[in-house]
Amino acid sequence: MSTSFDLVPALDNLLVQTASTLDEFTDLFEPQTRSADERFGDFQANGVLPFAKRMGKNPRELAQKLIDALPGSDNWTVELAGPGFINFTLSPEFLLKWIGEHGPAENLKSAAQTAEHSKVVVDYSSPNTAKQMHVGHIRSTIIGESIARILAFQGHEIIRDNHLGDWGTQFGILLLAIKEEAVSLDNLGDDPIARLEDLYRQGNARIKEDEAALAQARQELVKLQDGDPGNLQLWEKIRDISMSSFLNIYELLDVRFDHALGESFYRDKVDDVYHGLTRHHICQEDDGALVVFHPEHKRFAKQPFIIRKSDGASNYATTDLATLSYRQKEWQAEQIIYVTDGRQRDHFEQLFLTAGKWFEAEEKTLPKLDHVWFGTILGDDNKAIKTRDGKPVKLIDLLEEAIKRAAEMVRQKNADLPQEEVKRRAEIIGLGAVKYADLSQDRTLDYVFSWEKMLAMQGNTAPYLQYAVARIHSIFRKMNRQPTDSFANARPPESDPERKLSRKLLFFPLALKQATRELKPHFLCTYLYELATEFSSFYNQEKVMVDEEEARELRLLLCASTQSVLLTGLGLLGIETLEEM
RNA sequence: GCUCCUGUAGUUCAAUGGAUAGAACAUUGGUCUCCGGAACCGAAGAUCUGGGUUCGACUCCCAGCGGGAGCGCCA
Repeated sequence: MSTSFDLVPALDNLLVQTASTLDEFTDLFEPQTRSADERFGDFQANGVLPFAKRMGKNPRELAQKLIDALPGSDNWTVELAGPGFINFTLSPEFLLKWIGEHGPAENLKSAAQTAEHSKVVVDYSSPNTAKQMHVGHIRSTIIGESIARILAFQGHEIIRDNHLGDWGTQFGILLLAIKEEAVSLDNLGDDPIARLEDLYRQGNARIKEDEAALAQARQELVKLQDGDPGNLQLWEKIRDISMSSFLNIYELLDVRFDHALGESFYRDKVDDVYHGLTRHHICQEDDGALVVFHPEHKRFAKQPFIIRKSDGASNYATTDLATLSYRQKEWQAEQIIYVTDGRQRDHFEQLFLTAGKWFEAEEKTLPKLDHVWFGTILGDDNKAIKTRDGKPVKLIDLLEEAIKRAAEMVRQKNADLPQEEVKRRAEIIGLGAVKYADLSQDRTLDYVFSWEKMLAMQGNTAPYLQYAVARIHSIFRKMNRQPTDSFANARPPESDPERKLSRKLLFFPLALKQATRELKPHFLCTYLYELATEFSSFYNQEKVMVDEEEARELRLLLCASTQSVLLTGLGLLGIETLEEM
């Protein structure tokens, strides 16, 4: 008989089944099984307490009845504790069995497959063309990529779409600046994207001080949107310059999109939005603009969703509606996940409400819509980092600095490593550190950008996790064994370190589930860090290379499984590992 | 003005209403002839304030104080 990958539903089931045979319980009983503090056991079920309360019964008595009725098992011991907790402690034999079955990487993946696979569009990164990405742009890219990987791992079909901001007001401003300065886009110097950004900044300053310039910027935008060949040509060049700068960063971050259908792609599709919403009386004219109100909503009854500006131009509400419609129609998307800054929450709430009404009126299936929002990266002044006026740290500079610092450490530890290899390792370590720094905290929190935080390599960081992986590789190398070997002669875990590491391995499915349910990768980070800590502690206390075969095989099995969970988990975060570092 | 988010050791973070709030950095004391010190073991240190709900509250509710965001033609 094989063991369940995720023991929580298994134990939940067992408890519900057993409760159904007892008169004292009804189907209102929910076991609420969860992982337990190691002082009390491996899993605990708390559900008897609220149930007993509801039924006006003594929780301890009720819990004891349930425990007495549980079928006997060699897999665990059960005991009543505290006011009515039911604690399960897994037997060493069971721990060994679970690890043997689920530990190898392929088994982790096959066990993690969900029953139903759906088609999910993940909309992330989405930088604006004509500006370079600064450190504030890292979150969408990294969080989005991790979420895409987490869902793909469980069998969902993922479409990664980079919804570039390539059709907004910024082009009016930029075109104005290009024309006023008579700049040639073929000759922008060594750092064309930086030059474009300077021009944009100049243009922005111009329109603030001069109304005529503002009017002209609007004109340039309208000309572009009307298909003026000159402006269109400039726009294409701007787009190319921007994309090559983005691709540079995506390559470093190991992020690849299936599509980069920016706002411009939808420019001929916005009329359908106007028609659809007008035909179904979802929108109305207001002060010359076309807007949507949601009378049933406390805020959006009065706060409009503007889908066409009074000058006739579309805006991001329009393209987002067109985009949503396209993804449903052309890709049969069943779910769409938008990864953006939390300041856009109102926008997405309005978008989802509007799309809901539109789709319902047209009798189309609305995909499940999720706005995965994250906190803002702040500057030292506690204000959001902005391109418009200041000069924030460029994302590429952050990444390069991370690689540089990691390279110094690699060189320090391996004096005669070839330059190529130093670079390879430094990229994996430095970029891993940056990614982990962002992913390891709850995405909804704002944080102040700091080099120290982003580039830390000690403590709760990616290099610490990578180090554990490298150490495990080293053990197998020294013993001339492979993590994929079979460890059939392993004995069950006995010692404290063996046991603690074993139980930690069993919690991987719980962390994965939580990260998936809340679309928050930091749950996975926390788990992986705890696992690595448990491993480091084990490593310090128990020697793996011992003569006694059964102990050695168990410890090798623990190493192999730890490594496969770490590799798998870090992979879901978009973080690579090394055999040596 | 309306709405939303947020307040946890010195600092940066964690904790599906559950048992003694968990880490990292910094401070500090140890471990080193070790299968890799990017490590391990220890010490000290925290839930903004006041009410309420609950068997049980960092978590939920109310009020206050502090920080931040959004709110008609930016995305």
